[in-house]
Amino acid sequence: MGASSEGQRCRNHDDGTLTQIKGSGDHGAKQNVIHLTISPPKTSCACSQCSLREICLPHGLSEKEILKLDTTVATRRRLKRGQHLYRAGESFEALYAIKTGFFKTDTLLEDGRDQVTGFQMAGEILGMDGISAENHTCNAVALEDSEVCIIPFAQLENLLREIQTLQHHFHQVMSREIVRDHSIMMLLGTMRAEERLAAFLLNLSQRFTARGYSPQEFHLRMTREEIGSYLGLKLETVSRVFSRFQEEGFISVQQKHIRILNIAPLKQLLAHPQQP
Amino acid sequence: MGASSEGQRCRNHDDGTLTQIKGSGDHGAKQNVIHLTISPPKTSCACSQCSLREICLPHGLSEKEILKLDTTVATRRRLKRGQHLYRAGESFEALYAIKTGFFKTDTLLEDGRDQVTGFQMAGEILGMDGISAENHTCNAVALEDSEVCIIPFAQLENLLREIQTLQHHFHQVMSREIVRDHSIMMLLGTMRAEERLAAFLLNLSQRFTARGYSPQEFHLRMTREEIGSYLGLKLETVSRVFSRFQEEGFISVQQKHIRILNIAPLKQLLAHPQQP
DNA sequence: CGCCAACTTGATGGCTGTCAAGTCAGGTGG
DNA sequence: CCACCTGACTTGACAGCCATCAAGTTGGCG
Repeated sequence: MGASSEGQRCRNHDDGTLTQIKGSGDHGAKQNVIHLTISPPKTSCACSQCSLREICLPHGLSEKEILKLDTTVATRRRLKRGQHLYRAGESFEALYAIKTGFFKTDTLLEDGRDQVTGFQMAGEILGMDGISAENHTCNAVALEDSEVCIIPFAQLENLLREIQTLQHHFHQVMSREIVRDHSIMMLLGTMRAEERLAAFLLNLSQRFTARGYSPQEFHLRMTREEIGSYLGLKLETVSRVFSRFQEEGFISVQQKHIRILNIAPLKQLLAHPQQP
Repeated sequence: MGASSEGQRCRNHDDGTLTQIKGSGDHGAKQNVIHLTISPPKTSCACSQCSLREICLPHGLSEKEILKLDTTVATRRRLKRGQHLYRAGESFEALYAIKTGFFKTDTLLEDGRDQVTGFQMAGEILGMDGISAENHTCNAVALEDSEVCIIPFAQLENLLREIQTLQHHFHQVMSREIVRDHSIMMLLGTMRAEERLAAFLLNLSQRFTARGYSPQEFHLRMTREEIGSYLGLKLETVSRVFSRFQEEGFISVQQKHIRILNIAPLKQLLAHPQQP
């Protein structure tokens, strides 16, 4: 909507607070940046060596092509939990591929309200919102200690003109982001609280599975408030629905540790519009 | 909320019915396709001659570059009100630039629920959701008699590798779609009904203005139900809020004819999170 | 002129937000 | 090592916004 210019003050505060909770906040962030400048951890930074190469940007490339990509994606950045990878308003220079860790992105409204627009994990690309206006329109925050590969965008565009496979795949990655957003709009526009949480859990489970983790058991990196923000619910509602799911025997919840005990009823929640 | 009790079939019906109302439905669509095959209306189909070239794909291109684009974007397609430009599941071949007219896109959930994901007008690009999976994930329907320029995607990618300016601009167009989706997620996740409608009206006004139409006065091409679907509301709520806005003197509503009488309070609705 | 879809408006109810209190877990400092 | 403190979470009571159900009006079209 037209309502997109991000605001001035209030929410920055909220966000800052959250940041301080999760890690050491901005202070930590700056320390780390300084540390990086002193000794950049360029440890084994090649796509060609990366275990994620089939679910990340290099998907489908030949050996020769991946080696070309290596020259563009040459540096990494480490982030501690709570650090910002980028902030709304900062100039856009690069995309980031998540090597390890877990992120959230959120956008701000003028009046201070904000919303989590996504949770990202290994192999996913961050920063595509920044291409349109040459600066970022949302914040990206590490929800656990993380490492990202820096993909300078101007160089990437050069490479896309050379490597057709990469070009097409990059377009697919951007398109997938659009499709993903549509499904969240669907969730926000038509689903009830239980359905939203079920969809959320199933989505996480599926993405963890794709990365070799257990489909039934995982650790939530985000707070109830962040889940609620993402799903258009209040944290109390998230908590209540988790409790209800537990009472029904669908899942077991211990703080941030989730175990899916019976996946069928969760899926059914999404298949049926309502109980009648 | 999730109380969208329209089950697996009702909604498909609604959609079909709507189609038939607005134009001549599928029947008409097929007739038109046939007609196109017999005498393709390739009337003046050059980006270089198009009045929309600055807000559409050719934005920022040199004369020479636009002429190259002309060879790729060589055909148009006319659609009557209610006709589908494409449907979810159809194989993806091309993007479409709207030359004239007005569209909606909507996605379906397995259980039959659907949601309008956007309204598109002249100069905007349709079909980018299809890139990721090689087939469309949503329906695009003309809400008035319309004309689109067909942009075969494989050819476009070839061109993007030749013309750096075009490449960058195309990435910006895709990114803008992502940013737009984020602001709708924001709307759906955090705004109340009045705020949603205000944002909706202001957004339409702004986009009409950018196309040389009146900022204060315009004709809604979509039904209350489609507006509601887009904004995550029921049609009755849309109607009630329109009435409330009219009582307050913000707008005048006569069916689909909207006149904005006092824009300030509409903007204020978006600036203030709440009444306290 | 009659039909039908689109729309408006009213009455009612339910889902989820709000407010409030209390519990739990992890980290810090004595 | 333990007590304490803080933030995250849970749970309850209540209320409000919007959905639902229902009836009636309007406007376009055959």
